[in-house]
Amino acid sequence: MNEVSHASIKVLLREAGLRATTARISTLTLMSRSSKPLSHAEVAMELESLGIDKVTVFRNLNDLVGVNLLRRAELGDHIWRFELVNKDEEECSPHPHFVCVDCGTVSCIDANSVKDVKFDFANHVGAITEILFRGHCKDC
Amino acid sequence: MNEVSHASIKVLLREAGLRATTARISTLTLMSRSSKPLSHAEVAMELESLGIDKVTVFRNLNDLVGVNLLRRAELGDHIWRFELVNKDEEECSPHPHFVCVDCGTVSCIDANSVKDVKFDFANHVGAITEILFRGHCKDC
DNA sequence: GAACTAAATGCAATAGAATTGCAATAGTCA
DNA sequence: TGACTATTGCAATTCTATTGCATTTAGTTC
Repeated sequence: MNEVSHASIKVLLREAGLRATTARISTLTLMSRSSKPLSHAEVAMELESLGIDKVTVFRNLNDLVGVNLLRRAELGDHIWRFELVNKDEEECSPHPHFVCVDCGTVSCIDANSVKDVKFDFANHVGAITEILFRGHCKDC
Repeated sequence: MNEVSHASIKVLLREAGLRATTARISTLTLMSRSSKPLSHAEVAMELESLGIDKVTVFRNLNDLVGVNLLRRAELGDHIWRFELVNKDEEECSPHPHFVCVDCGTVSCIDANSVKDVKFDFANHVGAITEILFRGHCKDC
């Protein structure tokens, strides 16, 4: 939950060199309200009621990834998911995700929880860029 | 790398409860000759010259994953890649994997390394059945 | 505030991975 | 060998994601 004001979203976009269009503002607002990564389809469905085209959503999501306002993740089910990049997050350090193999629900995991593990492995296998947990969530 | 004889491949298939069809034998032979994970498309193209249909390859690859003769990995480019599961690996209990997003190599990680982490999360998000690390391996 | 220009959008069409239904075929077992 | 059933091939489909192009709009300038 990082709800960001309409005005500050405009500033974010302009600073990133992108025009502050209603489609982009709506997209970022939606993303900032979400506590979990959203798929192309989920965002598109949500913004459809505002008269925003699916393709525009696709393009905007990718554009926003391009300027580091969003992060794109592949969580093992062949669906791109997008989430807001926290500005206060140290240098866009991604956090682990948990995917329920039954219902597909995605949740974020605190990066600190796996800090030590990550560090340990870095010296063994290489540089770790993403951590993914899968299993059955509490509701399934 | 792990070239396996025609005869032993038949045995592997039968033991797994699958019929030893030419399509499956060809698939496993190809996989055992490959030093890196292969995509659906790559395997299909290779076996096309033998008159084996693309869809059959798709189905067989998935079937072989189902009986643990192959492993399916997603490197982050939305293309499933398959690689042979080493016989000596399948003995041990499920363990985390590390996937190099550059070369596609999948390596196994000692389950004990993440035991605590796994246990911690179990109470938060649910039951974890699979752990996947992605990154750049030492050779890339 | 009106006019201008490049960026952004909407719509239709397309690419490509992966899946499904069904009739025909081929392993396996007795 | 013969019968039973898993497997295959083909066509069609689903679904994610992308592209081309004419139209619209944000941001700038006067």
